[in-house]
Amino acid sequence: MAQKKRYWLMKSEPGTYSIADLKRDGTTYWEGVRNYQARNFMRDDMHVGDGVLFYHSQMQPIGIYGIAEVVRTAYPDDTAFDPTSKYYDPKSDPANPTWLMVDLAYMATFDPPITLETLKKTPGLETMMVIQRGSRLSVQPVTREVWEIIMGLGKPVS
DNA sequence: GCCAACGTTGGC
DNA sequence: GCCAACGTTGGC
Repeated sequence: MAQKKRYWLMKSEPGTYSIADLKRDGTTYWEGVRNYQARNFMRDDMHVGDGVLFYHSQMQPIGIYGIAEVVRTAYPDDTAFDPTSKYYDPKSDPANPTWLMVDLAYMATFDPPITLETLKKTPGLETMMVIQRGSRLSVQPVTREVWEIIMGLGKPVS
């Protein structure tokens, strides 16, 4: 039986990795998560086929720029073992890796993006983590209801 | 550029 | 185990 599809919001700074980069690459590995709660979501709850809202912080306008899909479940993030990587973590033991990543595939782009401002004023989205002040979690679960409301707010173009 | 919110670290 | 100090995130 197929795993029930879940939904996520994943944040990136466009200067680090943008929706355009994902469109160009087709698939990518989501390295660099260095927060335990975010890691636990990826490790415990993320499955192949899950939907991902691709969110950009640190740009104008802030918001959801596209959709991706999980294509590989969590596996060790080897950038943690690379001293030259900005994600290097000397405390992570290669024999028992602390940090994990997943692979994502490009699905679509929202043009225009669905802005944070729009999310904040759309009924039904009040519980979204990303609109709460001080919400820094880079991997957040999203309910199916929220996902469907957001799909109705923009036109995903591949 | 500022600064509030948050997670992590480390002294005790 | 507590909690102050610190570094980072991210909206403004």
